[in-house]
Amino acid sequence: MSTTYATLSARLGEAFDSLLPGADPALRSSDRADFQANGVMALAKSLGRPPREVAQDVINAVHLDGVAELAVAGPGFLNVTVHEEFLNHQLRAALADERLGAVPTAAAKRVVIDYSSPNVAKEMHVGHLRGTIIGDALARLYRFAGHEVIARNHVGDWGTPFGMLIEHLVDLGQDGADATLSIADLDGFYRDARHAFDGDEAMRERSRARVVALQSGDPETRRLWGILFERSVNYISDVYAKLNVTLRREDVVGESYYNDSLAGVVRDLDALGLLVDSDGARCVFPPGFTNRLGEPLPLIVQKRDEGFGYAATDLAALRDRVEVLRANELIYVVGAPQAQHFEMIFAVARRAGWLSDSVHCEHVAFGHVLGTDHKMLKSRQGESVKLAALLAEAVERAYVALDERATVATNERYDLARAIALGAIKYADLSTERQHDYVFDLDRMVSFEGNTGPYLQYAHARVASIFRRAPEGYSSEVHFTLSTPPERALALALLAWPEAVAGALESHQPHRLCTYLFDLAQRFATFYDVCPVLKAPPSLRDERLALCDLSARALAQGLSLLGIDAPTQM
RNA sequence: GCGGCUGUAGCUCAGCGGAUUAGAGCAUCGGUCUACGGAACCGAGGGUCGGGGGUUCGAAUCCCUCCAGCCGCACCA
Repeated sequence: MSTTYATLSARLGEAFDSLLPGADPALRSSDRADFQANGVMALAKSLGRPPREVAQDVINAVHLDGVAELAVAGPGFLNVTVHEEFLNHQLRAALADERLGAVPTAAAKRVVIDYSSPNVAKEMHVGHLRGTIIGDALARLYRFAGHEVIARNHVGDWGTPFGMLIEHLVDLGQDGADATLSIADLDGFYRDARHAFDGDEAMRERSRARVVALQSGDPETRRLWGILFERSVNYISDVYAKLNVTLRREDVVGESYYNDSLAGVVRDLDALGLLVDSDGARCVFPPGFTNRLGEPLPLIVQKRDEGFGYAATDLAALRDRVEVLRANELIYVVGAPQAQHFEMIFAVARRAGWLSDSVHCEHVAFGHVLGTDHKMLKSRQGESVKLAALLAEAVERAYVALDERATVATNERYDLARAIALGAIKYADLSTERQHDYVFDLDRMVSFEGNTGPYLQYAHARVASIFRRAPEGYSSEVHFTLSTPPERALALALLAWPEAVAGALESHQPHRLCTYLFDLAQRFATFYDVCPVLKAPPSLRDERLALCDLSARALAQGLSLLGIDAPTQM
């Protein structure tokens, strides 16, 4: 089936095309009609003719019999009113389709999505939440569209801090370290290590030596490193489970994984003549990048001390994803401050021929997490909000709310509270434009009012309660008459579902789906208020039940694409 | 200094080059309250879209400039 928007746009497109090849109808939703086509104004300008006259030509040329009615409005806009019979046809098709009319892609790609990427031996905090949740929503959207997703959790498990961490592990002794790490107090471990490192020259010396041992593959050092790695992966796996994030253990492919290919990166760049020695460091100078003095800005691949920088790791990872994983698309869900770094990485990879034009490569950036004071939420010191504490707080509040309502059996309240709390947290993060800085306000997100995850979940639960009272369901021969404005408004929103999902994916903006779902939920709430369902006469009851069913499915599917559960009671 | 991002209602945010009322949510005020779940619905007040130019028939949206804030700019990842 073709979506309502696609049908209208295609038919209008033909008419526009007949007047001027390639002219865009610019079909949009409208508050004056069901849709409006704004393209006439531009077309009239190209043709050098009065807009209203051109609009009339479009009306004469268009084939919309049985689909919609056009009317010229204002200076030359086309208002589109869809016929009830066509809406009925489209709604019935959506009803019969698992995916509510969202057609899977005809050109499936293999997409590597790099996201979450916490540091080993450090606790996850709100800063990690953002990338993790956005990345996971994108992964779900890609999969839903029919693409093959390879998730890559590029954890920070290598580099100089590990000298310090391993020495601290040695100091504690394995039993002591086990005790510390097993209670998931990774921050405490890191903090103590840092403290020892800062206060003790001998410790610093040992740490430096340990880094060398680690990089040269000393077995005992690697074993100790492995302990830290294992504990950390267990910890983050636990967090992902609590967050209902789709990242799996095997998606953890950290910096250390690329260790053996770093020398190859340098060698190949050198062979291509791209490598320049600068102050002893081996660099590539991609054109167009300058530093604060206006001099060419280097991408440092190998440091003066022979060590490899993270540029080398990122280049190795990129090659692995293109050459070994055979990805057609690379997505990096990483904070906005890294924008220049990724531009340089991509530029160098293209110059080296590792990235062909056929591989789409994109840094999906997200803004900072700010406190309610609008200052950066830093990861150091006690300033950061630990994920675990945050989750617990949100769950507690949801639990209290459920207790007060007492609509759900006591033994189910905890699980439900978790689903609601998670919905609140995830939705708060996903519903704002990802590139903007994000003000993290727990009070706001767990208030469960207005444009929140729980509001959407609540809308879904209300539909579910209707079906509990109408177990017999409705006739498959339902006919949509859409006799009241709220029904028609709801129907139009339901039919826009495929575009909402596609738009969120194409722009890599999950918040677009949030906006759509909130609008849908509001329309449903109005419909629900004004249009009795169970008490309606039989044929109307069938129609309204079908609208309820479509609403529930759109909400549940939409929320699931955001990684949020849609309970049937709350 | 160069580059990037941001500046929309008291607060948090949407806004796809368009139409006499720039939209939500929260907060405030006022209604709905014999209810298929009130975590709801309906309504009101509140905005020179940071300032100034420009392009355009038309600019919150595109371009320039200024102001303010944040981020990045060589060996930490």
